[in-house]
Amino acid sequence: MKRPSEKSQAVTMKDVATQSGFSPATVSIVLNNAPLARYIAPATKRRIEETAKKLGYRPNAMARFLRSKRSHSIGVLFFDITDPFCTLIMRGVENALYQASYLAIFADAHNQRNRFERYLELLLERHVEGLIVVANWLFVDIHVLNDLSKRNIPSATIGWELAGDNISSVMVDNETGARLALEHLYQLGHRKIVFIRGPKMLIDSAPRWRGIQKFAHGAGLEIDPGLVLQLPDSLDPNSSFESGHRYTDELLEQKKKFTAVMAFDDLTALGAIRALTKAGVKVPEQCSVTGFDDVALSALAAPSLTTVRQPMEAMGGLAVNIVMEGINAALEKREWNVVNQKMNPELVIRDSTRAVSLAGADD
Amino acid sequence: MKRPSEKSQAVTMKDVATQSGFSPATVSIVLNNAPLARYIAPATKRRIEETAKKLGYRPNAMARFLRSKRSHSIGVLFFDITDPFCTLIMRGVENALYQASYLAIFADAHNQRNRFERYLELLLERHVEGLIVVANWLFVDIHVLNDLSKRNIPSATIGWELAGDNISSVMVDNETGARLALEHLYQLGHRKIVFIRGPKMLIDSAPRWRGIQKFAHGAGLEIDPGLVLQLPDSLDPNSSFESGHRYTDELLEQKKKFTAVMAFDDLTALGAIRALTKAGVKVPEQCSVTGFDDVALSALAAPSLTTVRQPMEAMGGLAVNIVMEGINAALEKREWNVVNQKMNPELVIRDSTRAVSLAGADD
DNA sequence: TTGTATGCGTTATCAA
DNA sequence: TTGATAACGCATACAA
Repeated sequence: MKRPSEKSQAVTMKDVATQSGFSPATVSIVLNNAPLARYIAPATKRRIEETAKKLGYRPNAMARFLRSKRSHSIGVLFFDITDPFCTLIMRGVENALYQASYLAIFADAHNQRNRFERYLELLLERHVEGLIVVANWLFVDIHVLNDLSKRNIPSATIGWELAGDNISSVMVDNETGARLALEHLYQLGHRKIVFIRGPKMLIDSAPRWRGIQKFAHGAGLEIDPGLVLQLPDSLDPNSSFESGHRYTDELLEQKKKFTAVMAFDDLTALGAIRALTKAGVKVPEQCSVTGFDDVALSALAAPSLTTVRQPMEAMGGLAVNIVMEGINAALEKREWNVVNQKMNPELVIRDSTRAVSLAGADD
Repeated sequence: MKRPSEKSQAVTMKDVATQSGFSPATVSIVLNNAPLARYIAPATKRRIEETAKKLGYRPNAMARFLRSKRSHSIGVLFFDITDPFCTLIMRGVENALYQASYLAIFADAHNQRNRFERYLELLLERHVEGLIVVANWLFVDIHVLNDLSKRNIPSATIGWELAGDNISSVMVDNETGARLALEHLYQLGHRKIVFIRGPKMLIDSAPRWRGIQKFAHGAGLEIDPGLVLQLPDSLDPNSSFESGHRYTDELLEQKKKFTAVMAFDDLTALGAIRALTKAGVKVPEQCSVTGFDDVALSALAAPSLTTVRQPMEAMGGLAVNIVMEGINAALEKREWNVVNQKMNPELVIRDSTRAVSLAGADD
């Protein structure tokens, strides 16, 4: 049972001042190691530092922020934290922020527009110095961005970009990634390949498809329209597993011939593998499957998944650096550039792909 | 190229006051709907609210906090965010916080003690009103907790508890969970069961083992010491996959006979399944496997995993409610109780378990 | 029904 | 080398 708590009043700078026999101003200068600290007598410094430690003084961030106009926080706004895509990004963001002694204010919009906007409001009230938005699709319209740029809050998005806007972005190079995966399958001898394209809603879908088409064209690979499917739009980031499973089932039922499935993302790929395995088609012996993203579970799946890794941690870190650059530039009244960075993906070859065997998958 | 930004000065309450022709005090009363707002003329209210909206007034949270001593934030401190255990907890925490219009300040200790302490310091400087610590093992010693309780910051841990302390905790009922899983295997006819116990370091390990022993004793099930293994201590939450894999490999090499593996957690189970599958032992036909946690990937694995679900989202929500209760109690100078809650786990039966067949696993 | 004055804990400017 | 003072934006006690 907790007593009503005579909450030991926090010790303030004034306490340190009176206790040490100096003025608050001096205490402030010493404790912050301000420029003027050069002129403070060493003995004074020592006395102040000692009493500060003895009293357990801890600066009040709110007062400091009110005075200095710097909150030392940035907002990190996720569209949907349950997207497996997010965890490593968070780690990357957090790590870069920690280096800079900034704290992250965390928000998760649950894919809801009004929730997104409410969070944005709350973050602005708190005067976050920067904003990072993690999403892979887009429901935010222009007026939100206006708000941001009017208030001059350096912002970066991870996972999508707004054409010709003044908000920085960090994305994977989807076109290259798709090419890498397809090239891999092609080199393994696969020619009859199923393509499960991404939902129209997602910004990643088009460039990945473009990468596929370009490679196919260049290599003389024929894309059979009967083997091209497209995931439906959905708000649930984990629904693609289901879709991958169902689509593959249907192909098998239709007795389509193919030796490989190139799925839009890892979950789709895992769904496809599940369907193949259930139907008795061995992966990778009878059918190869590739994913995209390299989410945590891809390495652990059975068989482990050959996929295209998005450097998520690095993407998170880069987004922070971009925002920090904006913050510092504003502070020093410099100009700064909006950057739209495409990061290189990496092909991760695991156990779900193999050279095509003479005996193809006959359903 | 971003221009050096004549950052449009934020509009303050004073601006609204002068623009609307009233005093800052009146504006404050109206905009906060303070008790005194009862006495303000409707016309005045309207005028003030209109100009506030017209000017795009947004209260300055820092000033407000400085004055009111309430930060409307709570710190959420993870030992290791890459633990798959965390994502849903975060969702649960966030959701409950959102209801209460609180914001989460996010921190990830990377399993490092000094990082944990630094974050704690930063959170205290920001006067978080409460603290939630998510971890499944313990490196924090007493002085940290002293700090918390001296400052009377309501805190709750998720995933571990400190015996006889004054910090609330929310955990799954591990003993019950283990019993559920074993009971399930037992009812399916399994008698030669491999047990992979958790690392000594983890607080979950002992109660789960206790649950196993109690059930075994009650049911007259014999536990073969040769089939009992223990995961090594490790800081990497994903390392148990490897260990589960290796241990199972070794058992198979030693030609041990068993029809089921009860793994400490899902990743261990997936590792075991992988090893079994590789060795040609079919899961669940020849060997059943159970996990614990029900992390996101368990449903997607092939075969999908029978496991014991921790109600993580609910645990996150409950932790918030406990902390909120503490905050409100302090505000109203009431007493409040430290609670140590054990939440009920739920057996989730999927495809990795099956009634024992007459033809057992013969390596 | 509304306005004035004060202080929250800091930091920065100026004076001593 | 140090101290007094003001101001950041807001909320409240008190005055009008």
